[in-house]
Amino acid sequence: MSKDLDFSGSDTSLRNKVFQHIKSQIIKGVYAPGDTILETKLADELGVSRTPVREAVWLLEVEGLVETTSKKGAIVVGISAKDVADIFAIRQLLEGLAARWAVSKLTEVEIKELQKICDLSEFYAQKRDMEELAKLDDRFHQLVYEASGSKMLNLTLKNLHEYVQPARLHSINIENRFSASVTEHLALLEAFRKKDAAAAEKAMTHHVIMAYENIVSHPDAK
Amino acid sequence: MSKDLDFSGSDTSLRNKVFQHIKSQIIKGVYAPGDTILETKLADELGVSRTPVREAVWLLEVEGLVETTSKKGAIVVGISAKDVADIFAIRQLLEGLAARWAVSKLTEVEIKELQKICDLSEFYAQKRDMEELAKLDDRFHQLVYEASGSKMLNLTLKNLHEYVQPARLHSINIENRFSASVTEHLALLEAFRKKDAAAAEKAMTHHVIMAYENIVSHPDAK
DNA sequence: GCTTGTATTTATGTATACGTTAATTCATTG
DNA sequence: CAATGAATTAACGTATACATAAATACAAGC
Repeated sequence: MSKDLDFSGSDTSLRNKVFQHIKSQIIKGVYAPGDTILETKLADELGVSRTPVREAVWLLEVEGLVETTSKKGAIVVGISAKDVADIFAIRQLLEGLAARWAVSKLTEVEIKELQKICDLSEFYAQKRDMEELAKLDDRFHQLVYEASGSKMLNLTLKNLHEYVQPARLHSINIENRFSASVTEHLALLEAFRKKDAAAAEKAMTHHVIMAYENIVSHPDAK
Repeated sequence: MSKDLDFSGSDTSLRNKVFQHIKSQIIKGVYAPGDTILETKLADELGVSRTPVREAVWLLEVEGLVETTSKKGAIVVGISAKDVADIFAIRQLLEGLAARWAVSKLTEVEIKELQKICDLSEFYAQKRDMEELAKLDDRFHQLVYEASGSKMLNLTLKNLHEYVQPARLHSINIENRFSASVTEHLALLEAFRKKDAAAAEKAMTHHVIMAYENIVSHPDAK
């Protein structure tokens, strides 16, 4: 069986594909902490040369997901439960800031877009389709990041957001988290419409807190 | 004249050296926004092959310091005044969090270390040696980041801190910012000693705000 | 004279080859 | 039998070679 990467999407480079691939494998837990990643072996498995693999692994090292020990391969560090907790504490502050800044920058078009996401979310919440819900949640937050008008804040949050995907995916699968999340998005949207910065910040902070509360109160509910 | 990189420090790889080199050149403004970086040309100038240069440039791209346009080289994006403002707003929140978390984790040894940094800072403040002062300030903040006990927070802050070095360096050169900065560090240290989390957060937030106020009130004082 | 198409140049993306260093293994000796 | 040392192996770091694709320049046709 070939494990070759998909080459169809030629818009993005191999090193990017390899990087995204490994990163998602680590975040999903396929590569567990302590596992070692060997450039040559991985290159063979993916059907590419060492070059793009090297570049991908180095970026993983810079991002703190692996630690390269000399001649023994890169060992996976991964994301601990504490890391997730810390990320939510950081996001609570920064997403609040993003929401506050976004208030004065959001255009009518973007607000319409957010509304559309909420509508779709309600639809998929009824169908219990978490896959689609997760994607919509991503787009919602991404839109707010970009609407903040801050390159640095956007970069920082985009990075942090990725790390908590699996935790969030499992969390959103629980009880009424489906609709609760949508409700919180709608509250935020309302604050955006009223151009109420304080309310927007509060709504976003609350949303992040609730998401985390849900995760810790349902540990390992997979 | 040879522009070759220093090869003496063999502890760090070439790609790392090249990366740090370009990054500092961008942050210092030697490479201005709009300038293009050509892998081949740069490799020649530095006296290395394209491989380490490639890997360095890609990391710059991921960090948002350059944008690679196809076949036209990587164009330097750089740090705008707004970026600096945004970074200080973010740091204000996150360094406050770091200080709060550090309170319960700081060991006696680390507090002694912080005290030593303050002592030295006072010495160099009198001598008006900003070079050394900047280094000490780095170490002070770095220690707090690490004492926060959070890998994610440390990573995030370390990254943000680098971008504002030149602005800060120029800022610290102004009027009584020398001693003011040291005084603020001492106030923070006092809060650490008393294990007062609220006071530590407040002192750190204040310190970051003051540093930024100083920058904006003395624009382009170079 | 302007536009369009083609050829050449140029720069990046990928692969491979080479050098170096650390880890492991095996043999030899005390 | 254990310990030490040399040789082999394995993995990374760097350099170079090759492939590809875009940009530019030049020429031909309208």
